[in-house]
Amino acid sequence: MSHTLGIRQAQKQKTRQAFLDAALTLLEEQSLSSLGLREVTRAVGVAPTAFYRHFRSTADLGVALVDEALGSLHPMVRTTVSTTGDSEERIARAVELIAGHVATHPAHVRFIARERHGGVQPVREAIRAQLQRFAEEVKAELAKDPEAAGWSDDDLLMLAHLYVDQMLITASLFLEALEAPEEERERVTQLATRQLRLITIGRGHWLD
Amino acid sequence: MSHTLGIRQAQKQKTRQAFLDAALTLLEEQSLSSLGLREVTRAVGVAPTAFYRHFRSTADLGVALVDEALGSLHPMVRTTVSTTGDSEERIARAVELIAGHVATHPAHVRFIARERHGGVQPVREAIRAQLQRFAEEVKAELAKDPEAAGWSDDDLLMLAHLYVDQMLITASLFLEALEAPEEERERVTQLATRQLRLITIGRGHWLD
DNA sequence: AATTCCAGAGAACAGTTGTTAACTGGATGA
DNA sequence: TCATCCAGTTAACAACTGTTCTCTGGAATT
Repeated sequence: MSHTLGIRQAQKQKTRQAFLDAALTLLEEQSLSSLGLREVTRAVGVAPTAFYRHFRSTADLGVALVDEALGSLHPMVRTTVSTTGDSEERIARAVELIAGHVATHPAHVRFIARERHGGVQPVREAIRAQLQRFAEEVKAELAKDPEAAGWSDDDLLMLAHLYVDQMLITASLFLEALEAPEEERERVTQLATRQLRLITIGRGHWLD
Repeated sequence: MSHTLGIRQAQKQKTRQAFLDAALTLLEEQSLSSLGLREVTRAVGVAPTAFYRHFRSTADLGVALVDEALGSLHPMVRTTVSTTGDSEERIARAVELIAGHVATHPAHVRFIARERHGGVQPVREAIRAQLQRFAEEVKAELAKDPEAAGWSDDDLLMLAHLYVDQMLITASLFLEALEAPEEERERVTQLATRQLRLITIGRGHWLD
């Protein structure tokens, strides 16, 4: 049984989404700590005070953006490190998946890369928590692989973090190459592929 | 023949340094894109207009901070990846060196981590250029190692970037653990050590 | 000793900011 | 139908912003 939202609730959610969209656009050329409340309401086309009906502060809006940007990413992570195919295929698939996501959600990627170490503590904390969850999901996926036999939990989590960080670095490189000629994106693909390959090799000989 | 600066030049440099120091402190809890010119002059204790005698804008000040934070780091990088000792010793030495640098220059590390993907284009560019130089120096150091025999230039640079990024990630983790109990810093040391170990293993079997 | 130079001060500018309080009018539920 | 609710509006506030122009007093140069 699904519950249809009333006209009121629906309109409120619509406005809220307009805030998130406008903020994300404005944040392409600045950091969250310099994003003004009035700036956002102006972009949305509502009165400044309307902001308070949805968020306590711009920091609060930032946390909501983290959920939007990373929340929908969990299913993709599973696929990225899934155990289908040999390692070379898996690497190629992972890099392509990252490139695709950056191409379709550039503003989200930029926001996460920017605010991960940014000047707003609650937002940093929210990103940290989500990435921790990511690492644990990757770890769970890695544990399924027969290659993980004999690995300690700590070592698996160590490897998972390495993969997650590498994913972010690669995404950020693709982002910088977004407006550049195709040749530049190909260079990033090559680099990321070989770095992942090296990690995979190290993984294969870890227990020697 | 060294040239003693005149009273005038000396005083100017002193004020300029006061600007850099004050900005670095203010930037511990915000991003450069939200740093106000008046805010900095207030912290230094001079009139707002004095700012223009030293910098065109806060972005310009940011670029100067990049040079201060990363320029003095080049000698250390050499030592980090120097070819003395076996690989396990080298890894331990590198991690300790990073931990030490974070402990003595936390604000510098925070600034670089924050503004690398921050909202001010010229500053991002300056950091990117310096990190590129770092990677090339690391590559040159790696090339000296007998283990590098048979490696292509591209692969060496690929590995160098992997090391540089890993250095930054580790530094950032140490930074977050700075105020935490010693136990937390030990955890970071363990994690970074094992990640570097895995990369080293991959490096050893790269040509298989 | 006389002149030039220039880091920093002072005052003023038009715009901007976050936050408050009191309001309106259409959706909601009795 | 009528009272209640609440997303968004309007107006006003003191405080702050970057930038301009003009001035000053001590260092630097001649």
